[in-house]
Amino acid sequence: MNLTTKTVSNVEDLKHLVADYERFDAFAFDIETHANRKVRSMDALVTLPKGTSRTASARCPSCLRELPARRRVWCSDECRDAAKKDKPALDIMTNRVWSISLAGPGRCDVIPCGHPDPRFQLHRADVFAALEPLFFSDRRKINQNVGFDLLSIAQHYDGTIPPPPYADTMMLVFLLNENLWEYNLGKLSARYLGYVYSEKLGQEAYNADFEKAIRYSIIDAKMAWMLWWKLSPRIKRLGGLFDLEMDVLGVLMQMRRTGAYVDIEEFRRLWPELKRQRDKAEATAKALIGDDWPDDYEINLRSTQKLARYFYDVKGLRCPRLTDKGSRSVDAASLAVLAKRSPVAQAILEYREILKLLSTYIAGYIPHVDSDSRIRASFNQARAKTGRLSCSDPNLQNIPARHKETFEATMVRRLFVAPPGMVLIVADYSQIELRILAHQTRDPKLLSAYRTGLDLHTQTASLIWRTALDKVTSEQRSIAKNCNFNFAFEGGPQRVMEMSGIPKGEAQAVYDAWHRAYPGVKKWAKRVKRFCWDNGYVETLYGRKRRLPEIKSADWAERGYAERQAVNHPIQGTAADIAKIAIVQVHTALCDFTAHLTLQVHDEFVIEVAEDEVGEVLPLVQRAMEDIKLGSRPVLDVPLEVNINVGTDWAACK
DNA sequence: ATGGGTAGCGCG
DNA sequence: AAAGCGCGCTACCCAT
Repeated sequence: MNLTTKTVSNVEDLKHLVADYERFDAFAFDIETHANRKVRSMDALVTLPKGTSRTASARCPSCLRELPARRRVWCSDECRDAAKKDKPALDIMTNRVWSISLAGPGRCDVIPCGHPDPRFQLHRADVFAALEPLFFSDRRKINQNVGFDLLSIAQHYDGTIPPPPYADTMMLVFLLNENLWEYNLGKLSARYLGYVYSEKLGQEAYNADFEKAIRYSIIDAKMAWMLWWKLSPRIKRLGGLFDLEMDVLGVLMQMRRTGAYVDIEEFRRLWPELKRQRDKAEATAKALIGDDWPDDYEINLRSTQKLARYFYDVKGLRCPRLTDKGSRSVDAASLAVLAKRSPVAQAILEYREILKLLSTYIAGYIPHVDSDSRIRASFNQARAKTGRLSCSDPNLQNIPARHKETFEATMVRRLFVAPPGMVLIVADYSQIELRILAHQTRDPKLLSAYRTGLDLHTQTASLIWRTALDKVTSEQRSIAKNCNFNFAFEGGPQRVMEMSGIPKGEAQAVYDAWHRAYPGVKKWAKRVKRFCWDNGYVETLYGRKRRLPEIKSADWAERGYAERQAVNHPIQGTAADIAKIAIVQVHTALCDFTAHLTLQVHDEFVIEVAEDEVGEVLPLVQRAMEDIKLGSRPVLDVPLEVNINVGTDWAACK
């Protein structure tokens, strides 16, 4: 297919172009942007000490953060990359559009509107005004990673995101084949259209000369259109999943524009405080090491290699475990063993805890906080092969939640607060994966536990040790809980032994007892593996496929891995499907209120809501999450249960 | 300087 | 290579 390409450079042509595209019921588009970091940067939040000029002080030019001692130009690789690409964290709130491309049946057009070239170009504002009837219509808007472009466009329409229907070519391809290594447009074009082109210019198109920049900026719209033209007929194979994903996309765009509100003052206060604690922990460890450290290499508590040499060569301790690649492990589990003989190991453990908190969650998050005290992370739809969302820049799905012995690790969660006049709602599914397991396996005792509202972990304990339900100790329940989460997904006795600290023989007995109690689980796992071997894939209740060709591998290790993935996918993937349906329903339920979804952590939703509306919103959210249908019937044969809490910060909603 | 691999670790 | 699965980020280390 050859598309006629035109460059629009006057108002008259633009009018005609819009009139032409109004005849189509779908069109592809792509925008080119360059960064305008000033607006987003921490500038507004950083108060420089009096008398220090910005150029004179050692600050990262990207985020204006004070430079760590060892860094010379940028504070982190991220900032270095950001500066180089001129695309700092692909910021949807401040990017400047310099070119808009459109593509439809038989044609594609490019509208330059802000490339630095001196020749005449239309004004951005005029272009967006002219295009409004296209973007704000029921025409399908097609693009690769369409959410990013729609969000960048929203700036020019008072923050209003263009309405559905949408079509994301990346998402479509991901549903059709989740095993490709990369999903950028260059790879997809080569694979599905046989069209190979260089994407190299992408980063510097803005700075390239005009003709080159224009030629480049039309490619993406053109390729997206052709991919859609080629692949959209396959949507009907996907059983509604593509439509679901596009609904989810609408929610994710809203979430990203809203962002998660944080207490930036507390972040900035905690930063030096944790640095002091880290330095103290480091000094403690180094004091314990004393003269034991050989002279021939520098001491570095963060170096796994050097720690291994210290513990296993210098101190001659026995190495508890090797890493995947065969080096001597010094991970937390190993250090816990070493700690019985060496106080240094304990000191390293404590140092690591504080360092993790500091570097990942405090220092790591601060550059991501926008000037309105919100973090706008990216929730990604086309990453996790089970269909889960993932989160990046920064990842807000792995913030510490569990209590540590040494100190309060939930402190970061406490910094995610309700904005003034609002409160947070945190709603999470109770044991959703085990409920799906019950449904899938049809195991009688799993089903009955959930149907009668019995505590599953307690029931498991009573079945394993043959005791009455009311005689189960909290320790037994805790071990039983570990069993439920491990054995359900092909876990062996080894792991539970480690986690619960029970001897090997007993762990084996527990393993056997568990599978005697729930015989449906092993039988089901066997069926799933067999299905996967016969068909080359497994799928969720909603038909989300996971292709696993390695299931037939002759290599037992590789095959074993595929088998565990096969058993896991129908569980984790169905939970992901349910969460995606739920997030759309919750979002719909919230639209009449001053309320926004801000975070999703797999089975947990965080919502901010006006104080005076919380009473009304709570039951709606709960219903939206519990009432999940497959066709016209409830998706599971056991009830879905949602815990829901209200508070002023995330940690308080427990 | 920059990029890739490895180890480790946070979450569900 | 690998005996729960699924992610993303930080730091180190070594090669270019």
